[in-house]
Amino acid sequence: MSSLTTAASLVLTLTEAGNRVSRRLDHTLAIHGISFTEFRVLHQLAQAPGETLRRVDLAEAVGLTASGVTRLLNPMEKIHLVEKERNPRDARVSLVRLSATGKEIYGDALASFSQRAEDLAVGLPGDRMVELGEQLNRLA
Amino acid sequence: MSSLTTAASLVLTLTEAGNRVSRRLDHTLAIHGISFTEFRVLHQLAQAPGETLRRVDLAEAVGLTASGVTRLLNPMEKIHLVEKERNPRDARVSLVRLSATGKEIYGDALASFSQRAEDLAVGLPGDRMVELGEQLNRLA
DNA sequence: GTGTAATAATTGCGAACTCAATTATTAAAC
DNA sequence: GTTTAATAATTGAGTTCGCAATTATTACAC
Repeated sequence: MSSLTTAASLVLTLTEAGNRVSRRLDHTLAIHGISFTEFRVLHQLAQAPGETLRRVDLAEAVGLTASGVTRLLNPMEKIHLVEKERNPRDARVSLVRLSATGKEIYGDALASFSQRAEDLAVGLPGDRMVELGEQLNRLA
Repeated sequence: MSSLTTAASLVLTLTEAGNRVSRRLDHTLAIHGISFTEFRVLHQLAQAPGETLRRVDLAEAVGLTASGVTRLLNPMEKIHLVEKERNPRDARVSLVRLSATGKEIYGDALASFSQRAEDLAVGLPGDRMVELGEQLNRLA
């Protein structure tokens, strides 16, 4: 029926699953007033040393372009989820830091997110999940 | 370091890998003048009986909303990749069929796509790929 | 030190979507 | 046989990006 190689088939499955899951999480996080992409930004900042990152590094971490990050952060600054900060050593870079408000929202959203993720992953044994994650990282 | 459950971590990895891979394939397919999403549409039609599908079913298959499908198909009809057809039994549904041109473009694009997919999946043993695909389908 | 290249961020423009509401048609209830 | 509900597709309005070009700043070569 399908004239696809195994790799081709896998890539299609991956992107479809990714889209599906993203949309579901967007809906889940809407309760907290943030999108799934915004959640990922908050998460990366929360993990970063000093809760601060350069825009390029943030872009790489969440899988966006630098342009996309600029546009995404603008509204997030306005509602004070993150704060802009300049780097005294290099005037080209502008750092982004998680604010107190952002930290709070992140904590709340994380609970919803984790719960939903568990639901989505039901049916996969825990050890499989770890292996699955490792293999996904090896893709691309 | 990361205060995430295994499932939460997996979901993040999945969506990031999905975004990354989608963007790469978009670039690869640009040579043929189509986006990755358009390729997926052509692929689903090529596999369908009579190379024809209803719009809702196509939406489900490629992971878009019905609205998204309408907007996506408009330009594809204009350049004659697909053809619109009405269902004599039910005037609500409008069927989409792969055209001869569409079939040709699909064949060319499929070669590029498969090649790129192989490159992306290098480092994963073939039997792992099959298992990985099955597990991804169980998500969501 | 001056000119050239590299790096960081932003902006103009457009493309690709989503959601909510709308239109058209068919099915179901009674 | 009418209402009422369900289904299929489209449209209006808005969001979220990407790419290419631009601006600003730093590093490098010589």
